[in-house]
Amino acid sequence: MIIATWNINSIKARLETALAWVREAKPDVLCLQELKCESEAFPSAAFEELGYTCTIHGQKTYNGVALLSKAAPEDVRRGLPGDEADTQSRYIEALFPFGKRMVRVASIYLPNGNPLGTEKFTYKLGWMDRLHAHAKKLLRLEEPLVLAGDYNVIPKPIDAKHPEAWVNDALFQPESRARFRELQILGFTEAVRALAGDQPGLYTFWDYQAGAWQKNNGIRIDHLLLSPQAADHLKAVRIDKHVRGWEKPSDHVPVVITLA
DNA sequence: ATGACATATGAGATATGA
Repeated sequence: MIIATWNINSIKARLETALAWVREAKPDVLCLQELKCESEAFPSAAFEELGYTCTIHGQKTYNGVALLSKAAPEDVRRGLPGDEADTQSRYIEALFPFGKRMVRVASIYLPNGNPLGTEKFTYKLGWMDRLHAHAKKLLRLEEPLVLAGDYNVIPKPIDAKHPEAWVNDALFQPESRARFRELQILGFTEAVRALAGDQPGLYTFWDYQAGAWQKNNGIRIDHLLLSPQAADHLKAVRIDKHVRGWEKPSDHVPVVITLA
């Protein structure tokens, strides 16, 4: 079973790019982030032609997450629990068939948090605390679970070409990184580092500006966290870096795992 | 270097991103 995550940076502006990659990679479940469109405006028909069901938690202009799947979803949850006043569409989860059992998959668009010293950073940390609480509850189900998405966290210096350039950025703050570690300490396995070890130069985002892609000036901020019951089945992981070189690319590329 | 790029909104300039 192939599960992927991809911050698409506007599904409407990137529809042909998204379709091309889905045709190429044929994921069973694709977690999308930054749709930048309302649920009703999501171009579902184009994906349905490829055999996918689109389960969407959209929002006008900003945010928006989706689960595209070959199988029908069950037990769909839209929105991260813990703050009824939070109107930002950054979380969707559902259950999908995985052999004779099921796997729960979440598509996560964690807040950026910049600039520091503002409510945006406070919101990021609060959102991470809510994610921690929800993840802890989900773990108690003792089922295969994959929390996939744009975490907007650079876990370690090895995850940036120029880590010193990020020391004043919300993505690389000790508070952000500690919360990402605390998630894993709950019992999650981070797919890329689990299989690639300390291999340097693994990035999932390259800024549009200043020739970042051409200089391979990237960061690794898109992650898949696996419950023990999912990690037991983790066979492969890859970062589809070549997609960043396509026409009209997102600034993020897909990260893909195989469970078997 | 509050800039470069890119997108959405809406029709010019601003907000957001990372």
